[in-house]
Amino acid sequence: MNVSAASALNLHGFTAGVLPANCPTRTVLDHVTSKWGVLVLVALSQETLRWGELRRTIEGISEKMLASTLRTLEADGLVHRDAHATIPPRVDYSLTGLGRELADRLLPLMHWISANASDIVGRPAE
Amino acid sequence: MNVSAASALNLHGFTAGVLPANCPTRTVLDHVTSKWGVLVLVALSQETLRWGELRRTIEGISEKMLASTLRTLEADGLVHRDAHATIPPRVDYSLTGLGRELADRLLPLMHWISANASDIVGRPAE
DNA sequence: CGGTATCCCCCTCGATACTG
DNA sequence: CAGTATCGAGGGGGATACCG
Repeated sequence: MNVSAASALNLHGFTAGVLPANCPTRTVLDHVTSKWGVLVLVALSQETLRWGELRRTIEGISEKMLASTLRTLEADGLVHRDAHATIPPRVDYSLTGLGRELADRLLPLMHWISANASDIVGRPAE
Repeated sequence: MNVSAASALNLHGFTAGVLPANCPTRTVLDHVTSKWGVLVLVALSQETLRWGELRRTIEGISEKMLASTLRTLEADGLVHRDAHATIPPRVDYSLTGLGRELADRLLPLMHWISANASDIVGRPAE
């Protein structure tokens, strides 16, 4: 292992060379990499969106999973919920400061995946 | 939406403001954000590891899930498998060029998560 | 050591229906 | 419009046993 590789794994709370199981990092990683977590964060990285806009932006998400994903991310302090007591009701979702920091790390990942996805999935079957 | 925000969503294959369902990007995202995908890629980002080392590094992973995750990532061309016909057998796993590019986007994310995880999970319960 | 095969539980997720 | 409630199927994933 060279020096830069060693420092790359010098993650806060990670023992050298081990990815521990009982660690808040695992929990957050599970929330973010839950089936819809990344997509919600990426969608909100562009702009504040209403519930219905979010649902249309993220094709294929069910109401139940959108609600549940938003609740988890809100409880984690990554997403801010702003409910207006109007008729019809209006609820805006946006990223918190923490959420924006996270999204800034997620966007390069998404860009790379979307640029390379066809090379990856399009490979000859086994 | 400002200009930088608009360009940020200018993802290859993504229609403006929409995250499409039937898209290779979703498939790759699912593979990477499968329960163990990120952890395997991060572990291998440090160095080539043998099966047993990988199993010990990623605490809590079962043999079945390690095998299954490695097979998926190998089929995606992200991980390289190098089997030596020795006794006892020895199998080395490493990242391919593609896998390294991906890991380079994953490491900043993991660093941020591990640095902020306790702030996130440690919030007061609802 | 480095796997594969099998069983089976649980939990995620989708569908549907309903409400403020 | 913006949700919540309930139900049920499916498969992700763990435990165990076995093989080259």
